[in-house]
Amino acid sequence: MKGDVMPHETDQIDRVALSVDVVLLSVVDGRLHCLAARRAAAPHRGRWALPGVVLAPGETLQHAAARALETRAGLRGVFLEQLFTFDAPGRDPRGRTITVAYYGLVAADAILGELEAGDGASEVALAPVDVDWPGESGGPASLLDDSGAARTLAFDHADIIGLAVQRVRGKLDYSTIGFELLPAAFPLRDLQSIHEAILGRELNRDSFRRRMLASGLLVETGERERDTTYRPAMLYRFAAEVPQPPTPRTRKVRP
Amino acid sequence: MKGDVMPHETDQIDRVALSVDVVLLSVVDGRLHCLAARRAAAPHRGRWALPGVVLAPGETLQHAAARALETRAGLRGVFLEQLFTFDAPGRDPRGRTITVAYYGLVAADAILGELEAGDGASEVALAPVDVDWPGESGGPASLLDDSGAARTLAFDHADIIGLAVQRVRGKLDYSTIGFELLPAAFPLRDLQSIHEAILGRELNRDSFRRRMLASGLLVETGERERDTTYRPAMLYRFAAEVPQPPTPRTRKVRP
DNA sequence: TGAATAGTGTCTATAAGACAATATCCC
DNA sequence: GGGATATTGTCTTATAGACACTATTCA
Repeated sequence: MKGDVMPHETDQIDRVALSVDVVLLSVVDGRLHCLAARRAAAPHRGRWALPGVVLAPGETLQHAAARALETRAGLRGVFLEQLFTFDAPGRDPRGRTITVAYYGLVAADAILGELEAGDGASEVALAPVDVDWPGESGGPASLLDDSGAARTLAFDHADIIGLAVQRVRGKLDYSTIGFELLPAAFPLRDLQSIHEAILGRELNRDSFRRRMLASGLLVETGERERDTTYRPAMLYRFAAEVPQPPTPRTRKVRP
Repeated sequence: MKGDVMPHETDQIDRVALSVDVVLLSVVDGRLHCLAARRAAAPHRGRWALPGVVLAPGETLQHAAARALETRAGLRGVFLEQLFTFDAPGRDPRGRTITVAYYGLVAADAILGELEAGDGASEVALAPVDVDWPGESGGPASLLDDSGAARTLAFDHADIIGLAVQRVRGKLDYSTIGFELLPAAFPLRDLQSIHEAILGRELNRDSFRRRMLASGLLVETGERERDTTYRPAMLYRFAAEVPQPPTPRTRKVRP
């Protein structure tokens, strides 16, 4: 190969048609939920599936993901980020299909007006997410029904949801996606509850508080909770401006 | 939307044709390098581009990525992982194209037999990678020529390489991808050098050694370096079996 | 006053940075 | 022996976990 010319082979490229599926996550009552709908047509009729659309000509993937949420659930302005492109040959019994998966995060109070959470009778619902794998190992996820049993998922959507959970877990610590799941003002307890629901484990209250307050990402609103039966907590909001990232120390001389 | 049926719209899906581009990274002489080739045809003739192929009918994306490396550089068995799908409308002047980017990691001694590293005269080369952004902010990357000037990159390949670097940086600490860049047996110093080249900053020698030895990922080979002009270091190999992940502590009772 | 949670202060355990001392190799 | 790097051990500092104590709200 040495010295060969290496032409870029995308010189003659076909028009592509792709689908986009969205894993919309929200935390309701301290539990992680995912938007899904029962399929009305074959294949996998009656199984639960993620909202998805076929990519329209000239449409960006990001736009298609937003369109899927707006068309299916009436949601606009939701945080959306690309997750992974799934292309396993047997993933669709009708033939080879490739889907670009996105994940979205939305505050519970912004979606509960549009849908009934966990309503097993409805054909579009937020269903509790259950992952079997511990830690960071990854794997497929299940969506539960009212009785706590796993709903049967269509296609490879169990894998897609599982990867979305894994991705969000990984980004929770070093990004600000956690705030997408909360209203504009929130007490620290709710922020911790969101983190615990996503991570699937309890967090230390003291160090969580310390870490969050030290991150510089929170600003006191001056407001406090209302109508509590206990001491009302300070409400915080997300600080849009990111503080300077702490550069890791390296070989500094001791004073 | 309540109660609506939400059919999965991928019921009628077109055949798709996609391209796959590969960011092949290696660390040569303590510097991060990326495989690239000069384009021989328009558009962007003469600019440097990532090796890529058009997805063949029935071919998986992963296979296409491996094929790109084998066809272009004679490399087989390289570690490859999906990076991101790029679909910006203007990314290819010939029209709308979508490419699924992969990144690959290979040990320098496994690729230097196939290519001349940094040889500016060759049309296929490993070029040093330069990123302008500090920390984890992300952004485009440059490939340098022998004089240290930035080679002009075709399409959005600067963005693709930049994202690959960012991804590898992020996964270095919690995955085992670093070992892909080393031969079977290696001294700790080389492992640290690899990490520093990827992260773009120096690491503390003492804590790096402690962390690596405590990770359980390293096994002493019993062999030592040869032909050194200094005390030869112990050679380690990557322990295939992953030790039990350390579960984060939470509210354990103090003894 | 009591229940319940917010918020603060302190102690401990762990991991990382900084140094120093010793060990081995080749010349 | 001298130069160079490996390897080990100790001290310091930063952060997280654990606990205790005070504060504030409503019933």
